[in-house]
Amino acid sequence: MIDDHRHRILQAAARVYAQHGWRGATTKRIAEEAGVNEVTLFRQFGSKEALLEQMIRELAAAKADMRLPETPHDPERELVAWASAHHQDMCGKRPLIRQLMSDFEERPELVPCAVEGPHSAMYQLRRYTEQLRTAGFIAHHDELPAAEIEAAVSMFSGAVFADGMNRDVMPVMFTQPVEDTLRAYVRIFLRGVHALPVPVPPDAPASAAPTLTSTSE
Amino acid sequence: MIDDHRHRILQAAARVYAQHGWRGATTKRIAEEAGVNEVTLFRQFGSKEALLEQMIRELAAAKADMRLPETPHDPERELVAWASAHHQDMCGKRPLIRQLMSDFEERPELVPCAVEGPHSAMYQLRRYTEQLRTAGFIAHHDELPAAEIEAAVSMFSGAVFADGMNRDVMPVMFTQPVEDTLRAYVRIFLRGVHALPVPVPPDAPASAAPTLTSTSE
DNA sequence: AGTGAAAGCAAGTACCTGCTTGCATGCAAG
DNA sequence: CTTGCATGCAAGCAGGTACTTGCTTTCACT
Repeated sequence: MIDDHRHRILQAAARVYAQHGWRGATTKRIAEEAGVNEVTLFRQFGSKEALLEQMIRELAAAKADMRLPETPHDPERELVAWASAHHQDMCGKRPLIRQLMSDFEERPELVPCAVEGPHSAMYQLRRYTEQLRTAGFIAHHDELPAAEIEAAVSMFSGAVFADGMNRDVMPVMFTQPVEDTLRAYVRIFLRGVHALPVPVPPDAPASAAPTLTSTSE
Repeated sequence: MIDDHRHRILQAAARVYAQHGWRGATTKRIAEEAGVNEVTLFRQFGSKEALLEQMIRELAAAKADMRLPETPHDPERELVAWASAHHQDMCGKRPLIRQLMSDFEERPELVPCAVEGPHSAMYQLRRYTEQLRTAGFIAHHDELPAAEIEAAVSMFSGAVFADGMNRDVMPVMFTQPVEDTLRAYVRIFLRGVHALPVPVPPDAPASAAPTLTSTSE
């Protein structure tokens, strides 16, 4: 019963904050939205600041597990699925993310909590891209310097972020449907890191055509 | 003298708004920042809303002219220069842009004014990319469907946007210096639209190696 | 039936917010 | 000189803000 109330208040706070920002998220509005008395907020959380901070912390912690496979099998398909999940998740939290980013100036203490989600996503993508090489999706003679791969990774995730954040206000900028766009992003990314649609066996000579089922003729 | 005051007030409003957002940009704070009496704001602009709206409108109008050349000559160099200019401009306005984006929820009337800058940038990049084809930087047999080019354009501009907006709060995500990163973005973009480092003469056969100085052997 | 924790309710405090009013001051053009 | 005009200053207004206090109600558990 208690936790039920806390939960409802935190959810209401998230909604009000997403719409009105920190200053606009008044205790009165949050209480109304949650259907509880305003005093209850203070008895449960002590202060508006404590309430909002906990709400943001919990939201950052509750990241959906969108995982890239340990070892790549079908890079295009796997990356599209991963990017779609992230894009969709971001669209749902879009107003909240925008408010959060605008609060960085006045409340820098929110930054570490806000960026941990993107960080882990970035980390995953980096790992997956390394695996692309070890799994033979990148021919040895085609390997790029680490800095270029870094850039490709941040370009890809940056593009997904920008799409998710701006698509609603810039219909002229994003003319194609989300799925098609993300697919194209993935293809460009894979071409950017010189990845092939089919893996090369690691011991094969550079110019030999790879055979998957039989090791030698 | 009058316009001098107006100008100083508008500049002060921009600074205060960038740091505290719409609600936090109180008339008192703006007046202090501008070094004028609070009443002067109301006598000059009528209301806080009118003042902030005009300040945002003027800021959107004062876009630096960062132009891509009509016809491409050295695509990589030109695109890097263009992206750098935009990135730098965005970094200067970063806090202001973040506040503006967070205000979209409560003040949708600001949206058209805020997106006109990005729109014109996008339009330029699109045009330039078309010119890449007509100038022979993309071989005919390598032409992509329009949708793929669209995606490449929005991926590139999205990545530049994301870099400019997030680099300060996510040092782990952007490990390389800005210039190197933008150069890599440009290269990946050009590879994404199948652009070549050197133009092919439009009448050359598909598989023939292009020769620039002599037309035939 | 009785106890205690949590919730609601009404009122109040001290401060901030946008905005207005009345009046004194400075300053440039007629 | 004086007639405007822009500004500064002090005060005030009505409403909002976070937060507190004192009291009553509800309700599960014993």
